[in-house]
Amino acid sequence: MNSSLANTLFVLMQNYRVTIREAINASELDLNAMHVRCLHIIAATSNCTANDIVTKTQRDKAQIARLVKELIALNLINKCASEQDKRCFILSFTSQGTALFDKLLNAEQCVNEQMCKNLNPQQINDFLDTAKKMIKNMQ
Amino acid sequence: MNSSLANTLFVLMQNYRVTIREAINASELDLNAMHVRCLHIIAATSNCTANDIVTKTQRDKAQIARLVKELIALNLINKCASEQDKRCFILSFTSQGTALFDKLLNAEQCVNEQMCKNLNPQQINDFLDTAKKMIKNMQ
DNA sequence: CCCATTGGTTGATAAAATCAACTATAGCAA
DNA sequence: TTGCTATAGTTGATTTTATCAACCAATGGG
Repeated sequence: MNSSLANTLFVLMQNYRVTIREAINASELDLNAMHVRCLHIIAATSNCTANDIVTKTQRDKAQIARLVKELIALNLINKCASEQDKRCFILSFTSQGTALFDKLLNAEQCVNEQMCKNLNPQQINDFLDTAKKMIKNMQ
Repeated sequence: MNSSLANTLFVLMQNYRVTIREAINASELDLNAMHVRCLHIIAATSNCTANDIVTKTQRDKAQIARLVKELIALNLINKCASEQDKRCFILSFTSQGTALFDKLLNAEQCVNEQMCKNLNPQQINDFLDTAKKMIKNMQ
């Protein structure tokens, strides 16, 4: 039973990736999972900078720089120089970006519901709780 | 809180990947996560074929073919033609492979313990249970 | 003012994943 | 049997992701 946990995690992630990708494709958005994470972070972070995304995702800053570039090219977000610190650029949604993010939330909502059907709130909470403890344990 | 579940999954996986990689590197094995999954599947499947790995991991068969090739090159596994079906090759551990797999199980055991410290068996079971239900929901 | 640190960009490269084409065998059915 | 379709596996080409290293500009403390 040693590997059961690891394996379950892998399978769950794989399935999630596939399902969310289908959902996203279905809603004709041309984004991948990392784009999506970036959008979420931008949405949730006031005065979000590229570096915020780096620290929250723990990915290489080069990768993030490129993702941000793509999101800008897709006209989903803007970056504008920070007043306080001229090294920073603040990332924010364009109106297109906002519209798309709404669609995205919708698609995710669907996947979430699918994934959590026949689970009760208690179970989901416990699950999240345990997952978070595991994350903490590995930091 | 729509994205909390997805995000938690991502972070958990990311941390797991990093931690297991460190553990594996630490035990001087030169393998990545997919190699490891392959080894587990080979260990757990009697008369394991490449195709078994494909169906269990849901990855592209080209990817698996190459992973298998690498494991053979590393002298960890053998393939020998199946008697019943000449299209198939049966994958099995070499003695080196067995030795390494033992080390691997050990390394994983450590990560597992780290990940699960301060969680009781009940919580871990519930977690696995819920994860499996989620997987089922997405199939 | 100097220098170490931080935020960000870029080029190069490596690693992982995907697609398509192809070979050989299997197995079914006319 | 022959012919057709499906399956197992391999390979080449390409794309996508991820990582490393070098770099620039701005910051902030001594």
